Amino acid sequence: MYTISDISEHMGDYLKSKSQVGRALAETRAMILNGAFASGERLSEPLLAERLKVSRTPLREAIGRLVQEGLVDRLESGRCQVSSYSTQDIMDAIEVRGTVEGLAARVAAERGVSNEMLSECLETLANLDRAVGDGNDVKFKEYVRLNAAFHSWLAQAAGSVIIAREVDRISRMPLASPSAFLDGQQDIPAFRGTLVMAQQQHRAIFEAIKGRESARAEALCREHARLARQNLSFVMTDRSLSRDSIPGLSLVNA
Amino acid sequence: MYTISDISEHMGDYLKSKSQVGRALAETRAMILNGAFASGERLSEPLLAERLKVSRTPLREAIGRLVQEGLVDRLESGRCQVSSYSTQDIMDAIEVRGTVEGLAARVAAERGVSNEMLSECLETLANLDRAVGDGNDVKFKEYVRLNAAFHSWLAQAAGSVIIAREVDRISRMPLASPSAFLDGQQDIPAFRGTLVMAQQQHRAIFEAIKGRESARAEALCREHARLARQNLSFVMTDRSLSRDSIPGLSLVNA
DNA sequence: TTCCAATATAATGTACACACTTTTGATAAA
DNA sequence: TTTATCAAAAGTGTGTACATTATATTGGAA
Repeated sequence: MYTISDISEHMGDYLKSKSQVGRALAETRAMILNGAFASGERLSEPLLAERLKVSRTPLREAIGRLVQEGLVDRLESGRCQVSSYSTQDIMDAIEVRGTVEGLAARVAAERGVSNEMLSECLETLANLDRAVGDGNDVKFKEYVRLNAAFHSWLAQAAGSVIIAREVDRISRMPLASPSAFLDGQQDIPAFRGTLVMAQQQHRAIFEAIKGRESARAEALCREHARLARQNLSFVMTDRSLSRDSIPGLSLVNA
Repeated sequence: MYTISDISEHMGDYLKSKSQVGRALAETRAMILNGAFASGERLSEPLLAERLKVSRTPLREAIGRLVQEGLVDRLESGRCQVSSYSTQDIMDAIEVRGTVEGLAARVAAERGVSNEMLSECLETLANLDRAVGDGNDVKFKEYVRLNAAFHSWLAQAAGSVIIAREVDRISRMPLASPSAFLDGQQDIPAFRGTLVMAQQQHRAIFEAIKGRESARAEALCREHARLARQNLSFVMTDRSLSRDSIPGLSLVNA
């Protein structure tokens, strides 16, 4: 299952904040991603507030954030409901992420990256190698952490706060995150193979950026995101997978 | 100067809403874009609330939106201040827009666009031709409206709500909008020439999408966005231009 | 004068009350 | 049975009070 600490990556500011908004945001988000609500289910502020032991005021702000994150929709009437996405929507979101990460990589290659940042990434890559191994004995939890680190590095490699912000934003969309299909933290055999290939792509992306091959860096990022689409496709067709084994999957309908 | 009605495009939901949030949002946004505050100036909720004749509750929500729009920054302390961007930041934002519009165009070309949508765009293009003329007698206000319409069409051409949403979002960033440098509604001679070229690009983008030339459509969109960078560059170096002749320009500092 | 500390001021975070709107459910009529 | 109507219930929008936290100011000491 999905715990609050697991989504630290997504928390942004409010991570260790013990503010009411922070708590309401984190807990509501976790509930939605866990499938605690049916997709399309309407949220009642008073009920949720009572359940979270928070007053409506901070809860409303938290919900506002979830709306902009795409986990909640606001209806004309003002009421809110848990979002519902089609498989195609998620495919598109992944495509957007690939495109914006591609932009980050291209600009990073064009403008150049400092030596400190390069060696920082090299270290992550080495650790990723170790976590993947030969693909038969993957240190899953470690891989998830390092994969997130690589993509975070990528977002910042361009040296542009604007670009980094956009990469972050699209990565927050349910199931569009680089580690969306790993967050379940269970070892789905079908995914193991993709991890090896993904790691090869990580290295290729790094080399392209380092070598100032901007077009290649961009193309590789786009292709890298396609792996996630493959995983999504698998998850959507495999009947043996439970609906909330993967965070956010409950929001996807047909 | 910038009036509330001028930013209808950016209003989204709250356009004709007479809700307090809607008013607070529209008026505060207009004030910021008009340069009513110095960039970096801190906002005081009580003061603003009194000035807008709104209580703090709806104002806080409005400010929250402006934060996510990028017009306001939230400090660690919780206080807010008017955002400040470098010229490079705006350049990057325009680059992001070009990239995401490029994605929209590429996908539109790949997936195909309905005949109704195609002819709808053709009509806009014909009207744009008329508004531009030979470049010496531009119907400025008309051009601004139609240019916005074309870019709105582009965002939706891919037939993906996700892609459309992302195009919209990045277009809301100050000065990254397709008509950012036209919104001043004054006829800056240096811009007149770019309008002719821009319109040629509009047609080329349309033809590429219609002809299913996805790579060309994408490349053209990126190049099209470069015109905006050119305009920004001009605006930033031209001393004769007043600081608030263009909405949002007051947020840019060296 | 300059720096630090303590106090005063002001701003934000939160709770809560109440008005108004939407939704729901029941009842009566077709 | 279905539809229309109306009343009750529940929900959202907003104003306001108060606690907590940040900021500014003042006074004193080095």
